[in-house]
Amino acid sequence: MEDQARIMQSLGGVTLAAHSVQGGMALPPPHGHEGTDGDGRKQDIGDILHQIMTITDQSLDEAQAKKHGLNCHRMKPALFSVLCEIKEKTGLSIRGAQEDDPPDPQLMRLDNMLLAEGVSGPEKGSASAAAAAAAAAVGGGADNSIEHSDYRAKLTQIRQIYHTELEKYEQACNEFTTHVMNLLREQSRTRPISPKEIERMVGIIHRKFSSIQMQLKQSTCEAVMILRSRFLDARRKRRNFSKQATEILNEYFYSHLSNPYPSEEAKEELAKKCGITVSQGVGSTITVSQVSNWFGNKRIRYKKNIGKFQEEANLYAAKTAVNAAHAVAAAVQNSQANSPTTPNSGFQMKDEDFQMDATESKNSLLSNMFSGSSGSFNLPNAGDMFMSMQSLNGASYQGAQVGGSVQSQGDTIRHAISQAVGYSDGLRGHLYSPHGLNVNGGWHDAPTPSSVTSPTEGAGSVHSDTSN
DNA sequence: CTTGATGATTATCA
DNA sequence: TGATAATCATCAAG
Repeated sequence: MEDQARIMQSLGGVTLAAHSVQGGMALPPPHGHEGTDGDGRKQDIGDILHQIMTITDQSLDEAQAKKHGLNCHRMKPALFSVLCEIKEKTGLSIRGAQEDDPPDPQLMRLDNMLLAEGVSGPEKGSASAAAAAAAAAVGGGADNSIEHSDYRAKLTQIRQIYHTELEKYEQACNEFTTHVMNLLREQSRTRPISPKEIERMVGIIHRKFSSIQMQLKQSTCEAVMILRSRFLDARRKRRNFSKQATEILNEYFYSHLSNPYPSEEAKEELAKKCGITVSQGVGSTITVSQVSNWFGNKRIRYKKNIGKFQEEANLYAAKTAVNAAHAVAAAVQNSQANSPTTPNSGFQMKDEDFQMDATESKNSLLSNMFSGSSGSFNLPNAGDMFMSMQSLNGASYQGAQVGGSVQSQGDTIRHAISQAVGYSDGLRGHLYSPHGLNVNGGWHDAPTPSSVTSPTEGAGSVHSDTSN
């Protein structure tokens, strides 16, 4: 036994220590002092480093000669097989002691988070980012804000860095593993190294590298969290819509008061409209979800306090009416002035119970509309209704009319028509639909008469037909 | 600083 | 899944 130990020691002195495969990455104590884990091992490494630093050509030659001598020793094969046996046994005992590392819960957490954030996993992040970028390039996609795409871009950046680093680590790990394996294979000619040992060594290397990877994952997670807090949570930071945007939304709301539930297309249309007007000023766009939020808030707040919104309602009702009237008037003029071949000639609003003659006067149209506006929803009490009527025919009507004409004064005929067309549905609903707020304060769920809100409502539903 | 307005979020429901 | 109701958080005026 002592002989074996001596031989082993001498072998170890020449090359990598034979124990090294058992003791982890750190090399073993060459002099038998058992450094348990921390300081002892460090000291060992220091010793070895010192030895390496003091290696000279002469000592190398000596070692080689020694090695050669041992290899040529006549007892070598027999001793080698004994060594192998011993190693096998110790290897088994060590294997029993070394537990298979369970999946690190923290690593799992990190992995899950990275997966959830779209940093790791399939190329979902970059793909959607590309999609967002494409949508932005197309010209203001429906549901992407600048901030969102910005966030996406940053996330993609993090993702890219993460993947490059990960790949780098992986590559380094593989290279190192191959290197160590080659080294061990090389050494297996001079000392007994079982495949299991190599496997274990590889495992150790992988663990080391995975701990480095964990650091990478951790810092990636941190980066994502910071990004989140800076971008997504900033969504909560409220910015008021511009005056024009609010105006547009209000116009739609009050002209569709009987059924203020814009369809998806209508929302998109509104978002676009608001975005266009806003982009001339502040430069932020309004998304469909923001339009949805706005309508959700508006509906609930209107319903809660109709009285408070009455003036606003009247104003916008009047404004829409004036706009529509202008449109109609313009169309009428158009039809009279232009040749009958003009597409817009003889503009008529179509509805089974609403046939408006093109020659009808603007005043009667207005009064019709106003009387209709208060009837478009069932007000909780008659007093409100009366007030509504009063204000419509009274002071606020004047103001509204002024507002309306100011708005439409600079408008071209085309704009007026588009306005009317855009809200023609609402006007019809506004004027003649008996549906609206019920006594309980809820809007009737269904726009019962198909004429009130056609399913394909929107700017496209233009009925400027001469024949009917 | 207070307060009302308002955009966004969340829980709940049909 | 979309609507509602409640609530949060911020803006903006006074």
